[in-house]
Amino acid sequence: MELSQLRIFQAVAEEGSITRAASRLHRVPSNLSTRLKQLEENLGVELFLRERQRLTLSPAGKVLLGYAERMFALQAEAEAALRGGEPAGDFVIGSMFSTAAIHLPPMLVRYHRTWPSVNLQVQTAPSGELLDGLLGGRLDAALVDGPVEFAELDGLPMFEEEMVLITEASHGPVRSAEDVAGLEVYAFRQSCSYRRRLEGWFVASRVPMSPPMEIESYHSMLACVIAGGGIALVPRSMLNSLPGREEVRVHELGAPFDRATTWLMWRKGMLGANLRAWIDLQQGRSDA
Amino acid sequence: MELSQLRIFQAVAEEGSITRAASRLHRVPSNLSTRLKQLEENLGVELFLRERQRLTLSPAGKVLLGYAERMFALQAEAEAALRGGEPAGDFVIGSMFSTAAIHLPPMLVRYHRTWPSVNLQVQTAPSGELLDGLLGGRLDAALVDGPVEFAELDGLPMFEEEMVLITEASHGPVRSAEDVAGLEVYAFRQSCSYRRRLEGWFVASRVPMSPPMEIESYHSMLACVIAGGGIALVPRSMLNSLPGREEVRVHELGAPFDRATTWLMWRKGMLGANLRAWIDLQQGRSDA
DNA sequence: GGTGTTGTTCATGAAAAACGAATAAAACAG
DNA sequence: CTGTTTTATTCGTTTTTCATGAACAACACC
Repeated sequence: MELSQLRIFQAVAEEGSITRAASRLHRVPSNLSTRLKQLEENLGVELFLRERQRLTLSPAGKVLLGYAERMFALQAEAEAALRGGEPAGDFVIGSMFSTAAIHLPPMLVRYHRTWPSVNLQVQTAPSGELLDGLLGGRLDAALVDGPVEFAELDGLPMFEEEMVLITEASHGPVRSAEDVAGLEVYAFRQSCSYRRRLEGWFVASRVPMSPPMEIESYHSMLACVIAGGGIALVPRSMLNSLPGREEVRVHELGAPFDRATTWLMWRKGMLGANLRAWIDLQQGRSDA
Repeated sequence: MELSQLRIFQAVAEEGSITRAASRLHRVPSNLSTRLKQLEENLGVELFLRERQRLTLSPAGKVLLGYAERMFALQAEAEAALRGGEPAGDFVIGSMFSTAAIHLPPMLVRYHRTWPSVNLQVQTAPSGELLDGLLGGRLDAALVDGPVEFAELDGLPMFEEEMVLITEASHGPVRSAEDVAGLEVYAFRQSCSYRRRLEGWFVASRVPMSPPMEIESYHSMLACVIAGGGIALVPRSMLNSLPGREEVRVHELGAPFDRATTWLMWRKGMLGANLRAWIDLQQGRSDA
């Protein structure tokens, strides 16, 4: 079954005559006659009753006519969705843990309210795995610590984060890595970019960093600092949302380690309607 | 856009590779490559990202993939409906007034309960107009007074009716048309077959029938007989359902005028799934 | 640096679609 | 009743589209 066959069938059914349908489709009647028989042969059903040189729809033909209209409607909808670029379908966005907790929730509700037909999904992972997800096609977009230099990716800066070091409350002021040398370090797993920032901070002071204990959530990270006297690097906005934040001492870092920019990244050429709608929403434009 | 193009697109999208899709479809890769480009050109959209000899679905491609699946599902449903013959769509049945009032209602609820997806419609009219409706394609089936000899139609007997003559209560017994000669006659309009039966009864007795007063409902027909002292021919089952039936006298007619068979008729070749389901239901078979 | 992949281009053969003329059968007009 | 017109269809031909295999360039993997 082909759509062109159905179009011919529909024209004949609606016009009630092969000749009229032929002129409507700018074809020759013999063509329609042949292709109609071919369709009937194909389906194994008689679509028309042929009596006295006149065609009338058979019951099976009436059924098919209904389906033909539905298929054309679907086709038109598909073409409109492709050309017009209305957000639709699945939209899988990846995010770092901190961004997912702080900045993402309000965006999610706005997006879902504006484009309810989009099936929005969020996956949280460290920055490195998010980039893999983008390249592997598992993610449509990702919020990662940036900037990211990657030929296959495009991106836009989204949020500014102030990064702070936390120690136990009794600890003295921290001006450089020397002041925390030897202390236990709590961080996310290897592929987390904040962890690499922390390593960079140690390197800048030429102080060796002890191998970090790998923690899976900011909540337990804070608990570890309080209980165990180690250090951790966290976004200030994240810290402000955690219960128990008064029990640690916050130390501001010097440039360039005190600032982190969260970027929205996507695969080059993958900026589709769903993602564009996200960006527009983020930048205050109401809709397309 | 053609379904064959979409099938190729779907295979490539699912396999993630032109070569694998080609072997799945038993085609040659160059073929798929060309037809894919043709589809993209057709739609004016890039369906795949071509980077380093590898294909990945673009956002537009993901949208189209969803539509392609829906179209194939619709196609499969249509073919199943045509071959398997599941009742669906519109089903327009015509009926005489009396049958519509007495026998049709229980059938309608049974049919609608068994095949809720069928859009069932009933049109009431005199037998003659019903036959026109069948031939003109406005009706899928009709319940008419039979038997009907018509080359274009097929039919089955459905209900047996006893036809009785009613007069005012004070009237004496009626053995032949002579006993009611000269009385006012109430009947439906010309194309009603019961009216022709009555005419036949008069002719058999060689009694001229006065031109009938045309009435549009059995209810008012009964009222006229009560009030005006005329006669009318009605099915006994119809009469039994009418309020005020005690106020008329019922006279049984001799053969062959006392029996009428209501036939279910349809256009030859038009016995589709909807109608077959109706017949099966009528004959006690639960379903297909 | 070979050695297989991959997707694409191109020329060619095969299949399908569209055409035009001819035919038969019914509808219509005189 | 008899031409005339209109109808769907069949058949042979042309045109378009589809499918193929060989040649190629870009990449991945030893």
